[in-house]
Amino acid sequence: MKYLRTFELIEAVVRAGSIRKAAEDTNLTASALNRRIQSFESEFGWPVFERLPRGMRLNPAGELLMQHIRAQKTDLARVQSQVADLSGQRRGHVSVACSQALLPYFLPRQIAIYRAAHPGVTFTVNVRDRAQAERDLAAFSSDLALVFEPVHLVEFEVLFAMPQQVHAVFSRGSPLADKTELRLSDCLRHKLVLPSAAYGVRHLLELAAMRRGQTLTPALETESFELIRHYVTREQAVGFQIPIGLNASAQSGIAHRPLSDRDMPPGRLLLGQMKGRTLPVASAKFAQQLTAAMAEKSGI
Amino acid sequence: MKYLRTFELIEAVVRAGSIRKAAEDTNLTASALNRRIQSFESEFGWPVFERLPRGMRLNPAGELLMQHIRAQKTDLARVQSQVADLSGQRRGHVSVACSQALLPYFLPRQIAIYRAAHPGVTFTVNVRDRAQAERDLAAFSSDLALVFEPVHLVEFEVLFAMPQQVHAVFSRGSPLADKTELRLSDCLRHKLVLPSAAYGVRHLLELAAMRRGQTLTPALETESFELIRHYVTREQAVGFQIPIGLNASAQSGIAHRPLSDRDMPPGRLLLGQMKGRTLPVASAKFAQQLTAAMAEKSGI
DNA sequence: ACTATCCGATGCAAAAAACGCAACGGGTAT
DNA sequence: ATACCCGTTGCGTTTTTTGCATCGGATAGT
Repeated sequence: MKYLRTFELIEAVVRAGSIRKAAEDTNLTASALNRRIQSFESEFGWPVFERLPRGMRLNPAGELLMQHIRAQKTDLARVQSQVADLSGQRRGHVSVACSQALLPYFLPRQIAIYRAAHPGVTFTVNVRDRAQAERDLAAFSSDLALVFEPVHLVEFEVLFAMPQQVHAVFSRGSPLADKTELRLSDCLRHKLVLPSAAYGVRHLLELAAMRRGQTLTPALETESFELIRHYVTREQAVGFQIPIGLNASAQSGIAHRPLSDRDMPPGRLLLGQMKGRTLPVASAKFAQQLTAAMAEKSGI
Repeated sequence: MKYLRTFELIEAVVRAGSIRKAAEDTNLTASALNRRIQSFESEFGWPVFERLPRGMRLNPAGELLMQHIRAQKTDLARVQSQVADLSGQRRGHVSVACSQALLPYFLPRQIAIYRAAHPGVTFTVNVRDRAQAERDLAAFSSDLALVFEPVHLVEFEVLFAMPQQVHAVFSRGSPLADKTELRLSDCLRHKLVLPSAAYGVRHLLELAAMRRGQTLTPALETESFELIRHYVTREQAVGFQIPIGLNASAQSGIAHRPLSDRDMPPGRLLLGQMKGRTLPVASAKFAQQLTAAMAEKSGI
């Protein structure tokens, strides 16, 4: 879009940190770019950048402006998507920020279903911890977020909430497999394989342990849910995950069972968007599909 | 703003209904304007106007685009207002759509108070019936609406609700002045001076009359609240208004008293904005002031 | 303390974009 | 049939934007 070229140039300067570098990225000369920035600032009424000896940085007014620019860009995309929709075409792009738990089974299946119906729609999936996922929404870099136990919940509009009890994951030979009800205290007697602090499962475990006056000392702490699943087959240890990322029979050698809800209430897997935003058609439709799928899973 | 000149031109064409007329309004030639529209449409990806033998009209895609244009323009104004605010200046403009009842006392007083504190802020007050006030919000032509008993309430975000019992208005000599409790049936024995159907007071009266199996046959029906107030001093008649537009001792010759709430529950005077919109600083602050003033009035 | 380097800003000429003028073809109302 | 109003297009002119060369200032490294 030519008419918002100025905005793109401002974004480029923000990214590059200086006019000269941004000029290379945008195939312009520094002088031309400089004058566009200056003339915009004079129209806008206030300077938008701080001039530092090493380059340019947004001032507070500029931060406000950048919000506007991002909002305006995504809103235009939404309009184009709606127009494409009413023209009978179903095109568009969906960007999702999600927790790792959705990667193995849930999201690939849902995306495949959606794309089977609408091959013109493309997807971006960004793996984020729960805090970062919310920031992505606010920065318009993702349309939807699927996160377990989000942190802030400001600017986050919940589209669907799905209860998920934390499951213990262990090798098939583990003694934990025999209990009728799985208590947290049983698990804590084993070696622990825990996700790092940024994740909701860890957060819930810490809370539950604190209530019992205990502390968690993991033998292995990792950001990779995949590593957790595989590690418990190598050492007699217990990991923790939510069931949406687990599959009864898929991975040979591991088993999983829910923790007793006497020890820990179920967490919530939330589908959400940025508060007040109107999503592009494709994203809105995909959110509907996810909601239906989550509702069905919860019902069973 | 130069960079959104294209948007202004599109708006001008929409307003004028043809390129040639819009060209005059914008001090351009038809050819130049035509080419800007065409090049925009080609960038945008779809035609935005229908070409009719008598001019141009928005097609459905154009309607969607216009929403975007309006939203984007007001959002930019909001950003500028916020920037002005953080620069220590308090500039800006507030536009209010309101019912007639607010005109004699409430709004002039509130605007004067606000402007005494912030002389740089200017105001637009548009008198609208309750349906039109809500449409104004949705079209971004007003920031705030002050309406009695709004109609739709979709896209309308309530900022404050103030109960207002309908008052009967009559000349000081009227027999109604002597009753201890003013019943609707007492009023209906007199000649009626009623606001027209678009107004909330009339709506409430119709509802109350219907509950009693009666119909309202006004001697005088008008859109002017001012006329109602003055007419009751000329003929032995009774009018109806909400107290915020009345003042105990201001207008000589008229008196007013609330209807019994056995006949009619109080209506609600609502301060609202468009749902999900972030208001410019000046408008947001003024809304805060109005909220405080309404809360104080309700408290007494 | 000094120099090399990187920065944004500006004067001036060239290139690109926007514009105005005139004219064309098509539809409508009289 | 005619007059009128519409959007559209070719072409020469005007305005705006860009590239090049250069200046002055602040910093980092020596």
